[in-house]
Amino acid sequence: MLDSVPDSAVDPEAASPPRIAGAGVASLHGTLLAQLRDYVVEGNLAPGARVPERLLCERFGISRTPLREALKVLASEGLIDLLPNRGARVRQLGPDEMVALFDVMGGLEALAGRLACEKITEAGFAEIERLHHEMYAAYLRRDLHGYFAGNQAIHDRIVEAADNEPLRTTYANFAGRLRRVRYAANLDKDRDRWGEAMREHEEILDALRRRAGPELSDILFRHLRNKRRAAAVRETATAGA
Amino acid sequence: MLDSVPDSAVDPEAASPPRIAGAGVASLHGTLLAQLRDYVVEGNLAPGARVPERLLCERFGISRTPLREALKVLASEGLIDLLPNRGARVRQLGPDEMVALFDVMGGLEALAGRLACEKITEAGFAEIERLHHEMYAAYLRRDLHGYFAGNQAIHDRIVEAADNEPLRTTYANFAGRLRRVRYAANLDKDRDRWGEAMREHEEILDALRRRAGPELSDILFRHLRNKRRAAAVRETATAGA
DNA sequence: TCGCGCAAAAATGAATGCAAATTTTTGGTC
DNA sequence: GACCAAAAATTTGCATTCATTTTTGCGCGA
Repeated sequence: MLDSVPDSAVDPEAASPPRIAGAGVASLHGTLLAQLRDYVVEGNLAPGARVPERLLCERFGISRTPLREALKVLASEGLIDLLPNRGARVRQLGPDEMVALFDVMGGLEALAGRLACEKITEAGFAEIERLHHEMYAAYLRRDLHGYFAGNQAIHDRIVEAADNEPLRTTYANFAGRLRRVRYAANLDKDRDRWGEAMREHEEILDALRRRAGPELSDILFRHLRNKRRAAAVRETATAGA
Repeated sequence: MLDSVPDSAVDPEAASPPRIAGAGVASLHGTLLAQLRDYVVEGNLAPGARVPERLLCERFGISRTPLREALKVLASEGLIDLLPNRGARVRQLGPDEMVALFDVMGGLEALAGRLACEKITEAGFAEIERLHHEMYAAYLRRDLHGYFAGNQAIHDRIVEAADNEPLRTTYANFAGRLRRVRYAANLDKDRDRWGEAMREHEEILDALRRRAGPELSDILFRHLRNKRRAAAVRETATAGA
């Protein structure tokens, strides 16, 4: 078989792999992949709609081979479905799938919180604290957009503070899958949930300040559970733009 | 018909009936992907070694196009690295990467335990209890192989009981990435760790019996942490077989 | 009018071909 | 004998081409 690989014994090239290929490779294929992923995540295609190979080829100025490679990757990421001999479809989330994805997000955030408590620096915490106060200000003035921006920034910083590359990648993947779920509108009407979320964030900041890993982990999971409960169970169905 | 296919290559009856896609792929591409993934995970290629396209094409009796598609997917799964213009390499885990992967595994198991407490049936629990006693018996008679088999079966059942498809997939992915890390030998020498692991499993079963989700979650994460500590920080470097 | 069947057209999946880049080999120089 | 440069050979990346499947369009008959 393949046992005739004598160079592996010497392995001169394995000694110098300074490349950090973990998340994104900077090659042409990586570029196209990122572009196409954004194109899907941003909602340029309707959920359940066919992914038109030909059109996308013209759109990105490439042939079908690299495009199909990217589609296979996107399918493995759960963004699209590949039906044998029937092409690719934008994955459409049913209620059950959405619940499952939210739970995994909760587990990942819980993990991130725990690790962050172990690794975060004082400066890193100060930055999160600052974002928290910004978000609180947005909450007070009923600035939904500002609140959500701050909220997402805080959660991203916690994942960053966890300093774990596979976690970062996996988290980004699930966040992308759930990006199309809209819940802002609901929060707008559900004033109670908004206040509750704000209180939960107070707890989050407090636990993080005390570096209470397991406690923060639990708070974050429940936080995501509540977020899910408040979320609309319906994806955005609009395609264009 | 195909004009010039190597006689020994193709095995048409290997084509399985068209399963519903849902989440997993069931086509020819899916078959090849699973085969290639197993081929890599099983350790047929040395870590850091080149993945020879040509040879694998002959090995699986296909052309380069589907093989390269599969390689792209494997790269997105973190099993191999893709270096621009320089081919694919089997990903080699450094100590830091191994630690990071173990932590994510811990987070996933913690999540699985929490969800399992919510969803597991009495029959499901009874099955895990049975496996636990089997494992304990193996522990008593110092049957390392039997112990590990039972251990893995229990953890798999917990993930199954969580009844969350994305979690299952992600868990399988990380388990595959860590498959090459060998720690059995260490456990054999570290009698203390073995007893400690057994005690932790008692706690796991107890928490699961009481459906104490957050508690089980915490136990499982710490269990994985301890497992990591006992693990060899070195991958198996052998290629063949 | 509606359904059925058949043929044309489009799309998918995979193989082959070709240019660019890399690795290896060869030859020359100090 | 070691080191460096240039050319050959291999490999990679992508485009193009081919066979098969699916979908569409249309005519026919009940």
